[in-house]
Amino acid sequence: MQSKESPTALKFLQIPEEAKRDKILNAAMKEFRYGYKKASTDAIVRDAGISKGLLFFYFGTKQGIYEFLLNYTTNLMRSDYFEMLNLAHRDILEGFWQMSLLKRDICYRYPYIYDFINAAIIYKADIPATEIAQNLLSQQNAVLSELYAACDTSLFRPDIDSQKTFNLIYWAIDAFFGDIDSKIDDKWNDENYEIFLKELREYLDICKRCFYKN
Amino acid sequence: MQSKESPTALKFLQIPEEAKRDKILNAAMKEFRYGYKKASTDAIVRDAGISKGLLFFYFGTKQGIYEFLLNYTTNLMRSDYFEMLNLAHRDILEGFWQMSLLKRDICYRYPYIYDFINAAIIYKADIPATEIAQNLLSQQNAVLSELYAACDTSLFRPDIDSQKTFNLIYWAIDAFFGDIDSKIDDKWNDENYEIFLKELREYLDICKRCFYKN
Amino acid sequence: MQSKESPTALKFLQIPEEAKRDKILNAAMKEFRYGYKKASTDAIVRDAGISKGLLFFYFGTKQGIYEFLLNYTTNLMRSDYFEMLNLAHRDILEGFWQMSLLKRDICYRYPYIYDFINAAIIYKADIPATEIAQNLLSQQNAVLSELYAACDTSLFRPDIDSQKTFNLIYWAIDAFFGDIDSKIDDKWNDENYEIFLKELREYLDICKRCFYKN
Amino acid sequence: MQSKESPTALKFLQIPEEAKRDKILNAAMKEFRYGYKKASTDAIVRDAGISKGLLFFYFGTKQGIYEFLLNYTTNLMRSDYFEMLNLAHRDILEGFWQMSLLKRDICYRYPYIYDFINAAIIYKADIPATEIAQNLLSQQNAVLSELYAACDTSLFRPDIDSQKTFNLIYWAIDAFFGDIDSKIDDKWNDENYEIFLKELREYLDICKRCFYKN
DNA sequence: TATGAATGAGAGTTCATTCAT
DNA sequence: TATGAATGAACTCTCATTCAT
Repeated sequence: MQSKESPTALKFLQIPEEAKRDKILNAAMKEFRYGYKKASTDAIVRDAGISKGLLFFYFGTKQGIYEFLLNYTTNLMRSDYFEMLNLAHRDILEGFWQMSLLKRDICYRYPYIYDFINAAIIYKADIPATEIAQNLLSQQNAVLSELYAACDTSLFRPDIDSQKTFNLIYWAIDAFFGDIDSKIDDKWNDENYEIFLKELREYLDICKRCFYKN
Repeated sequence: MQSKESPTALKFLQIPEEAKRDKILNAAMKEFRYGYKKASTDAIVRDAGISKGLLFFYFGTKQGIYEFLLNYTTNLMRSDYFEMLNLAHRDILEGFWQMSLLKRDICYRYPYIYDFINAAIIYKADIPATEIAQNLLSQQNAVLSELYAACDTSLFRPDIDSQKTFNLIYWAIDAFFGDIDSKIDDKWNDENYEIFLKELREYLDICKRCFYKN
Repeated sequence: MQSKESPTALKFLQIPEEAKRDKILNAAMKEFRYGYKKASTDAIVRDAGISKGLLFFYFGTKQGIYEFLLNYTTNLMRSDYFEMLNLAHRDILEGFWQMSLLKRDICYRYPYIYDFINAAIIYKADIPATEIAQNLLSQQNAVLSELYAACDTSLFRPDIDSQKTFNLIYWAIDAFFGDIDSKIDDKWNDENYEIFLKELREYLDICKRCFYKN
Repeated sequence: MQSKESPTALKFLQIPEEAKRDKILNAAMKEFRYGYKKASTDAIVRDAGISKGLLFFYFGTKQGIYEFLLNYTTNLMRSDYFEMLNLAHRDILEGFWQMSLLKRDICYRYPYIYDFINAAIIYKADIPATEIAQNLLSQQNAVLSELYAACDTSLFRPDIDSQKTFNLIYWAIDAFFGDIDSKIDDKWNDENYEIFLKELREYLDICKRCFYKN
């Protein structure tokens, strides 16, 4: 009982209007943001304003929707986000700052993308497409490794382990993002974002002051 | 023949054998560890070795089981964990260290308790009992506030915001715990724990060196 | 996505009341008598007087119901029908006569069993459990071979091929049975059966007169 | 813009190219060869190389396709097959022989026509257009009556009932045809046909020897 | 207390049919 | 004519919940 539709969801990609595609993607991300099982295909079609049949015409199965979303967001993060960072400042704190600015653009287009991706990583046992989710996680780890390799660790204080320090910074920033995110009921917007950036700058300053030389 | 949903699960608490109670609790935590919707009552009764009818005799509804578990673990954390910390060192880094030692004891008795609690916090929208989950979160926030109030912030460097520094430390430690947890397939055991404690000590040392005076 | 319930439908066989089991079996045979796809599980539960859930509790899937029915009827035919013929007269015409009497008993208990089995053989492309249907067909062929081996072909006229003659008789009898069956709207009953037997006797007489010596 | 269900499928008959009409007819017969419910309109359009919309433009509904096919094949059988027999030998065995030769020509043009017609007769309860299926059956019965009326029963042995003998022969021949048909996986071809005719001749010989005078 | 067969609303999925192009 | 994306009613199947025993 394999999925009949190709995992590339050809029919969906052939939709000419980008707005319609994004409406469906956003509806799906919103619904899958709390895991696979909880998500209702009824809710997706209601939110996307399409019929039940059409959703399955595009993606074949509920799992097909999920797998497509996983691949789509993974690729999006890689192309629109991580790859933009290749040129990043070797100062990791500046790197994180740049990342946060890029996040804003993605969140405007896909307001639930971070909830969705986090759910895919955290709720891993609830996900049917284990290897895809695994891949997502390993890509994310690979990006972290790349970031670490690219960053100039000579900026750190010499008396502390640089890998561990890098981890501490990443975890703190990530948790801060999650903390803000959990306080936002529905979606990111301009106002949310300004608050986030302002506070983030303060946290980065503390890090600079404490973890960097001088 | 009282009201169906007794959030206190009186009948359950009247079970004389603690071993039987714990077997049911562990089966339920294990099953709810990936969220509410995903959990199957069939799996719980299979794991707990009791009948379907008996489970519902004790807790009334699936939601009843979940709510009870949420209250039970919250209270347990408060009594066996946070309250032990009230007497804790005012040095917050030592406080986190003590917390980690206490965790071990709880994990031995309820190996899935952290998975369960984390799921309850992270997957909050998947929880039917919104107010309880909210309560859990606010209790956790309250504990953090208490911790902050209790800790001696004069140990911190004077040139950084102490609340934010506290947050940074907490987030980093918490993310480190989650990172370790995600690498463990099934349960915590002795070996896992030793590795965790050793690395934790190293991270705490970095924090001390960077965030504390001198 | 294998069938979860064992193909032996253990739960169903554990029903203590034979009447209830037969009611379900008859409802299922009636519904599957025109092929697999056409059959509606709704119609089965309506006819059997049980709930939707219970049917799937017993058999797991629609295919599970069908496979069980195929096995059940195959075994029934073998034990209650073909095996009774092992002692049969070596005169094949008397053998067919005995078979027809035995059919009566089975048809009383399971009025749609012949429609069901014929459908399983004829509509073979509509059946999901190909190997079981194939097995049914090969069992039926095996029984025909046994019948042929057991019958005293020296009773036939010496100037005709005995295997082909056997086939001619079998086909004619079988088509006659089908012809009668198609004229009966709903079920076999006493009256139908008497008419059938009377006419069958006449056809067998013609065969005896024409195909046998003398 | 006339009534949706035109049982005459006027639009279809107006297609100028016979090849295109036959391609659609063959695709439909192939798909309906295992009954009405099982048939997929998607498979028909795929096989016929036309669009979904066009198929429904021609026939209105799935039932419309089926009814047209039923009428079309019935008329075809009557004009190209049974009517050719009106002039047939009064020797019924020769008549059946001639019939078999005519079948070949029809099967070449419409390889699935026998499967389709047999399905229509056997699966009669699966057919939505009851009256048409009934009509098909009664037409077939009428033809059989005509055949019987036309045949010279004085060729039969005087000590057997001539109607019943006629039936026996017809049933046997028909079952033999079905037996061969079931052994053919896909379509009739030259080779199949030669084997069929050779064996048929042998069966007809046995009938002649046994049922005819002398 | 304890059981597990029985229920039925709701979920994911299919497919004949329509209609804007 | 011809297309195929779009629809929604109907289907199979699930599972929290009940209740006779």
